[in-house]
Amino acid sequence: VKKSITNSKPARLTPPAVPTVKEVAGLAGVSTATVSRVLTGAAGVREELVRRVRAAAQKLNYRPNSVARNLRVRGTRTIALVIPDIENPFFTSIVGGAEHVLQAANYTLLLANFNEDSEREDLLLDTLRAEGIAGMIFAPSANPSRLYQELWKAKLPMVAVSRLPDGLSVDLVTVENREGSRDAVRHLLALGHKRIGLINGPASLSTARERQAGFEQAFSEAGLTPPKDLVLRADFRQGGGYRAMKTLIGMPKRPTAVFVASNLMTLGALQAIHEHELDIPSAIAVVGFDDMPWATSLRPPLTVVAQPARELGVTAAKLLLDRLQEPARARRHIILGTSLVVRASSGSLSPSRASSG
Amino acid sequence: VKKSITNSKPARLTPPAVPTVKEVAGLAGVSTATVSRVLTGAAGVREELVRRVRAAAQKLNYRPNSVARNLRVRGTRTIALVIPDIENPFFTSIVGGAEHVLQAANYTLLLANFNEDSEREDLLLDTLRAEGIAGMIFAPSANPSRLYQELWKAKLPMVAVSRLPDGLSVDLVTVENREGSRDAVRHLLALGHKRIGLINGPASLSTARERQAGFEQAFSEAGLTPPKDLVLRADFRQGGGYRAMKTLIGMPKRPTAVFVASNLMTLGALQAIHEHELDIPSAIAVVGFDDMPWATSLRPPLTVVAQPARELGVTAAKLLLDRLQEPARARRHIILGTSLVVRASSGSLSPSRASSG
DNA sequence: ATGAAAGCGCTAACAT
DNA sequence: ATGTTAGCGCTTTCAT
Repeated sequence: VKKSITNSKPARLTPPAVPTVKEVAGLAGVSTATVSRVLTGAAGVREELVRRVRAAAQKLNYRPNSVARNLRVRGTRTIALVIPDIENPFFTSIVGGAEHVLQAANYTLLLANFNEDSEREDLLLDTLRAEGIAGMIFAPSANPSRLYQELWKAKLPMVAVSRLPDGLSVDLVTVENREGSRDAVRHLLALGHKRIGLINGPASLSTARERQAGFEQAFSEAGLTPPKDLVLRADFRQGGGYRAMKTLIGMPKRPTAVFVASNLMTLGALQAIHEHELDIPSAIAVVGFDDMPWATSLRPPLTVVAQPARELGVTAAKLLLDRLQEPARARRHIILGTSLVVRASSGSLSPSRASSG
Repeated sequence: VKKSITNSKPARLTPPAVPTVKEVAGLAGVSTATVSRVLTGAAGVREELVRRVRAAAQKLNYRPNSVARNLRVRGTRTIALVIPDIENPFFTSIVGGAEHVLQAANYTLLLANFNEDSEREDLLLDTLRAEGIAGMIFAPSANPSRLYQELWKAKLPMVAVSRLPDGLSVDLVTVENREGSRDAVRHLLALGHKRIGLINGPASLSTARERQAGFEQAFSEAGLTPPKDLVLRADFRQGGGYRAMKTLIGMPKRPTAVFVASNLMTLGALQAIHEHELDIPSAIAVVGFDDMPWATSLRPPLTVVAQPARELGVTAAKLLLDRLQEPARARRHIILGTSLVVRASSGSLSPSRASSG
């Protein structure tokens, strides 16, 4: 398409201008105020006018400009959801759950992913602040940006999810990390394992600290000393789990079982185990954290501590909705349960040899 | 279907008093126009005033209100990314890639997930239209909403990703679905398989049609007739793959190999195979589509047609950025390559019994 | 080079 | 019950 500049007016070079309240009002023969009243559902407009306005809006295919509206009413219906890693299915499950609730309440979800990078997290929060969001759900990084503090002081309704935000008394939803881990290790101890490894995330994350506490608790309860030398830290990602597992395998007295405290790290650990052609569970028993779609597709199927990821998102969204409605209400911390899902990788139910216990 | 125009009240009517240009201007002793000039980086402001404005802004911790700005300049820096399923890692990889490029270009990404639900897709697009987005990247549903048409007619810059949008001549980035599938089936044929099953997605999706074409092409090239009876359709989800695999396994003359044309369906298929305690690859060889984090954690590791998901997002974002800058430029369709990644599940490299072909 | 003033499209006070 | 009008906070002519 060639665009030439001439003096003659082109038939229609100007794209169809988007209709505004003014045009709708004109067509309906009413004032813009009445149009606004009808469209926002305000009471007290004559039936006849309501009909005319509706018809005019329909005819013009009119949609209110929400930017203008937001400016006027000084507020948006946008909720930001700040997550550390969009490529981690655990977090997308949270997103899915939150989205479900928020959409039903007619909020728009603005997803902000900082990729476990504190610098990006800072930038993101800065943008969010300018964007005029109505509220925020967030899973903070290990070193949470001080901007959370600022937003909180500015009275932005916010709820933290999954991870405890250091020094921020906001609404909160987490899971029973300690209990879940304790159950996993109890299970392994009950199967006769003594040398149990732990592949955990960074201690700066509350989830990692709690899972470690559970690990240790199970040993203590059994009258045993937790094997400090078998506790490894990685970065909650696949590569970290892989390397940690390699280290565990290379030990002179290698553990007979391992508890891997996150979904992606478990994938890495399995890869390392397969590379060394170690049989699961006879050479090494494995329990993971977080029940993922692939858990039952693995061979053997993976024993895991299941956490209700989607429910975490749903609950966070509900907490936020409540706070939005009643800003002064008391703060709440909701803790969702975890459950040990025993499959074959821990050795109790080897499907190929269904020997009775 | 009746469509009523939304009329919800904004969540926050009284935001905490936040500084405005006026206050900055007052503190700096200049006009609001000058403040705006300095902050938007317009040329021709005395060095001295620039300093004063900057200092005042800093002191007040001022951030321009982007809602007001967007209204004034009649445009936003928000790009919508519309995807069918946020819990599918393939799509989140696309998101990750697009996000990377868009953030660098100082755009905000608005993620819209319609959960493979056409009705939700409609609603989403309607909202997006009111939101005044600058552009859109989308992977349409099987029956793409007619609202795409409308947005396109309204000259919204948009690029489709992964799936061909029916009857919409927008910029486009896809992968070599046919070639990839052909290579996968060629590989299985070369290994001596004759009865090869195909578990595919719905024919309404271009990706599924192309993958089927590749499947058939490989047979034709080998002088064979494609086994129509072994071609099953599911919904691209895990449950669909599971059920389809069950059907395949239950056949009187069960296939000796199966090509599963999507990531989640492959997970389902594997689950069915494990339940029947069939050995991979000796009882049934498996090739999947899309290289996922778990592929190397499976036992045996999964042979797949790898597609560059992240790159798909990156490319889509670049296409959009280009079009944003030059709306009249020629339309482009970029096709990214796929590659067959041979691992043990197809039988060529069984790690436990490295028998020669 | 800077300021005054006019809106962007909408809703809410205030009139009538 | 409806219309008139005044901004929301910002950018951008248009003057000077």
